[in-house]
Amino acid sequence: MIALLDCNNFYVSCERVFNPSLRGKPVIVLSNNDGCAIARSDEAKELGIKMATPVFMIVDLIKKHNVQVFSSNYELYGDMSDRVMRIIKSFVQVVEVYSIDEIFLDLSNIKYQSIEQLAIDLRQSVQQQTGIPVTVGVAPTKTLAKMANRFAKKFKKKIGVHYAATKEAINEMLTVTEVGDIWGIGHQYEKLLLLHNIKTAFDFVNTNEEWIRKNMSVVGHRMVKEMKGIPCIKWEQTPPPRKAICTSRSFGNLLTKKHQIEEAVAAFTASCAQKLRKENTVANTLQVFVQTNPFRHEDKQYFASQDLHLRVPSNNTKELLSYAMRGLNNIFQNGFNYHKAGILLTDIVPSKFIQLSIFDKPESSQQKNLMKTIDKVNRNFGRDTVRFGSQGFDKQWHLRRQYLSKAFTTNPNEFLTIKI
DNA sequence: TCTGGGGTCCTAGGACCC
DNA sequence: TCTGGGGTCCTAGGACCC
Repeated sequence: MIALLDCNNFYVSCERVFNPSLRGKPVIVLSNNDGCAIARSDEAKELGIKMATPVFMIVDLIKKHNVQVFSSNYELYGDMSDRVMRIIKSFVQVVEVYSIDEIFLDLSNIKYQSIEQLAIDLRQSVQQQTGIPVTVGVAPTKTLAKMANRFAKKFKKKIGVHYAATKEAINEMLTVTEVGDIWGIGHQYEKLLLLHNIKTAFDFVNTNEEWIRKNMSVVGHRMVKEMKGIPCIKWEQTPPPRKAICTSRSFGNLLTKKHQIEEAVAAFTASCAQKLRKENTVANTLQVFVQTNPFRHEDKQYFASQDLHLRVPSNNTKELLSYAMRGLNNIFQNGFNYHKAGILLTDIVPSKFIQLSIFDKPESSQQKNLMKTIDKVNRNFGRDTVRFGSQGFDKQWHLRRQYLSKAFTTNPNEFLTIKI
């Protein structure tokens, strides 16, 4: 049996832990740049606020119902996530952390009074020790566990646990699950399936597998098998090494000048390089891209990117910066309102595999130590304490984060003070 | 005024090779 | 007039996830 445990309305729940007056009120948390609502409390969902709705489209609703609004506070959410995961791991050893707010548990060798009791105890412990409400779904495969979780949220709100092991229980679940709510079915596939009168997960499972293979590739076929109780999705206890690392942002304001974009791209490069060093990997290819805002129909549009192959794979910020700046110089054109830029690193390999040609000098130990030191200072004293000149200081590209709560758990200056 | 960011996997089609 | 076949590798684009 596999369990999927996930935190309810995670970002909103984190805000509520440190601000109990938010309980019972509609609350939303916004994406970067305060652009869209990406987490909603139940009350906000009831008002009809959909996932990823742009804020400017719901300003009236927010005012009218006094919806509480927060910018994303990833420092806080990341730390709260660690706490939740630690508690789960103290109960179950074979786990796969799937996202910031979800974790799969392998219950096949678990010794406990009963699986249902375990689920109930997990839920209670997390609630008690972190204040975060969670839901648990248990079933024979990952896809079914996801479905059981959704089922619990919809029909078993009170206990927050659903256990679907028997054929009858699984069939009941399949029958009430809409096809668009299946894990792996997005907008396009939902449209296709509805067009063919396939409305529920039950319909889907009973569709001709040939047809599914042809119209939805092996991905669709795998989903069906999973729903028939045959596990097809790998268990990944330790996350596989990443194949790509990307840092990109929309700017807080539209930018027109090259030096402004250079600063942003330099900062993105530094961030990518740091991620590489953290994982002890190096990149062979760097892509830099810039684009205008596709929603501004009145603006001339421009999208451009360039791939640069590094002579020697690297994770050195200075080295990567020289490529990034060269690429940007090649694609930048005057006369556009730039809205977003980014750096994408690919062909990533472990740093110990660096292959030098006979003319290349290995990175000096001096450079290595410099990077190590920069990472350490920035870890201890906050991001960007030490940076390269090209990252600049005025940050014209800065994000909007108008409604940011505090780093309640990670910054000593922002700990909550309580009067007793 | 205002529409996120960071990933994965799969497939089709072109380039290239023998 | 007649113009192969089979394989690999790479890339772009599309689908999905949280």
